Amino acid sequence: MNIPSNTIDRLCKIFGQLDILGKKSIEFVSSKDLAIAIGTTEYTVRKDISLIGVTGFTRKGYEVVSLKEQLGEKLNLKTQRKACIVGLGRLGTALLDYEKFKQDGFDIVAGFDSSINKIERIHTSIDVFSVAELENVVSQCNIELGIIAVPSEHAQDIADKLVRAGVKGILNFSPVEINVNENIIYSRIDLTNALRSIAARF
Amino acid sequence: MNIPSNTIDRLCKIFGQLDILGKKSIEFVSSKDLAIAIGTTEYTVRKDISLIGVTGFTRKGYEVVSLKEQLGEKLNLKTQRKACIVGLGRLGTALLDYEKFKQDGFDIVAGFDSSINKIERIHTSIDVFSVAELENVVSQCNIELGIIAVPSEHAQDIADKLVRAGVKGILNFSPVEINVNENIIYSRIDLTNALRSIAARF
DNA sequence: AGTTATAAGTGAAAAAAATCACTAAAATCA
DNA sequence: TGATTTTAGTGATTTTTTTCACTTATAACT
Ligand SMILES: NC(=O)c1ccc[n+]([C@@H]2O[C@H](COP(=O)([O-])OP(=O)(O)OC[C@H]3O[C@@H](n4cnc5c(N)ncnc54)[C@H](O)[C@@H]3O)[C@@H](O)[C@H]2O)c1
Ligand SMILES: NC(=O)c1ccc[n+]([C@@H]2O[C@H](COP(=O)([O-])OP(=O)(O)OC[C@H]3O[C@@H](n4cnc5c(N)ncnc54)[C@H](O)[C@@H]3O)[C@@H](O)[C@H]2O)c1
Repeated sequence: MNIPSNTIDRLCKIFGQLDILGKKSIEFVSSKDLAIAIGTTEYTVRKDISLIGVTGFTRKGYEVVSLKEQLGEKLNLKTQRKACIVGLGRLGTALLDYEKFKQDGFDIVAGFDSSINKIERIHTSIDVFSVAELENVVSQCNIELGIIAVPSEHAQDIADKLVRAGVKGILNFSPVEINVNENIIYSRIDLTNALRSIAARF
Repeated sequence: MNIPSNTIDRLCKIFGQLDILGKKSIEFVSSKDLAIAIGTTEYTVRKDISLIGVTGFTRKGYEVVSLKEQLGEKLNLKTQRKACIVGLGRLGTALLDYEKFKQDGFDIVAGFDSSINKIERIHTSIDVFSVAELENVVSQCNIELGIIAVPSEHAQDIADKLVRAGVKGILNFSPVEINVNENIIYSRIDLTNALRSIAARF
């Protein structure tokens, strides 16, 4: 049985919340509390969790550790995944240095930029390369995820390079949609649009 | 008649695309091309546009300028809106200096941080203040939108301050959900979760 | 031990969203 | 001019998603 798309997204959020609860040594959590934490309803949480076949305990809720474990299994979130960032400008460098990604299972192992100048000046513990080396480095290191933070006019070109190098997924921060082969998992975060979506509801 | 939530989000994307097309002096655009640009189907685009009562032209598509104009009207996107950023760390400063926000109608007029040190060292054309001044500045300047880029443990506190100061909307980049009065338009972008949502589909 | 309250599980219903199938209009082409 | 093609408009249908209503289990309390 295949899991609906919205459910996958919510389960990912639940996974994140379980991680937080686990660190606080909280043993059980109710569908209600999960609902509040991820911004949905208790019904939806229960439906979502039932969909992956996990059951909770009456009057106690779901066991945090075990639910997280099983979600990790079903959602492919158990193994650390290698990622890279292309475009080391303001946004790219902010992302590059964000340690939490690693704690959460995403290991940023490389950064790329077209400006040699920038590459030389950046100081970070992560290896940075010229974009000319992208295909080599990405395929050599088995990087699975590419994060695009280049100006929009170069986004498509970078996406093509990433795909040729063998990434499985792409997250695009540039404000244009790009085309990728349909076996690549692709998603875009458009911050201007996020602001517009808020303003449109004023 | 009230517009469905998904439709609002898509119309915002369409608005952004129309802006791009307008700058290229493209006069007409088909539902098909809009669909490709925003990642949906032509049926959905037509339904969405029909919902706001705009009509296109057979065999030509929609008139770019006029559709954008009418969307701007319906979606409240015609007036420049003032925004501020709280938390001038890596992410906050990246956002602070992103000129495109202004071009797109979001005028970042202030930045706030709790570290006096940071405030003094930052060099940007935008006014930066101590977070102690937040409520004063935000209400004085009639800032409508607050962008939260502080560590998660302070997110709720900052949200409360923003609400007290009178913002209408909040965009939260911290990885925890916060509670705001339901008349505040609230949305959260969780980058870790965005990566998880991709990995879960591998 | 019995009662009560809490919380999951779940089929059914409702609501929302997307898609389809068809119509109509108009530009283009032969 | 007439045929063809393209594209919007739209009611109907289908699919998806969410919510509801009710059942069941069990922890906690008296
Ligand atoms: N800064 C923000 O807050 C922000 C917000 C929303 C969206 N974005 C988007 O994110 C992207 C990056 O934004 P930014 O503000 O960091 O821009 P920036 O100009 O600061 O950085 C862009 C970087 O990309 C590099 N680059 C250019 N072409 C390249 C190529 N072909 N290959 C590799 N690197 C290349 C540049 O050298 C530069 O370092 C843009 O698409 C922007 O629209 C940024
Ligand atoms: N950097 C990233 O790429 C990234 C990615 C995803 C999410 N985030 C989230 O965005 C937020 C900011 O991340 P960052 O990497 O920029 O962190 P950062 O530590 O670089 O910056 C945080 C800033 O907030 C300021 N601050 C702390 N408490 C404050 C308060 N009460 N009021 C005002 N300012 C305060 C600090 O002085 C600092 O300048 C965090 O919640 C983080 O989890 C960041």
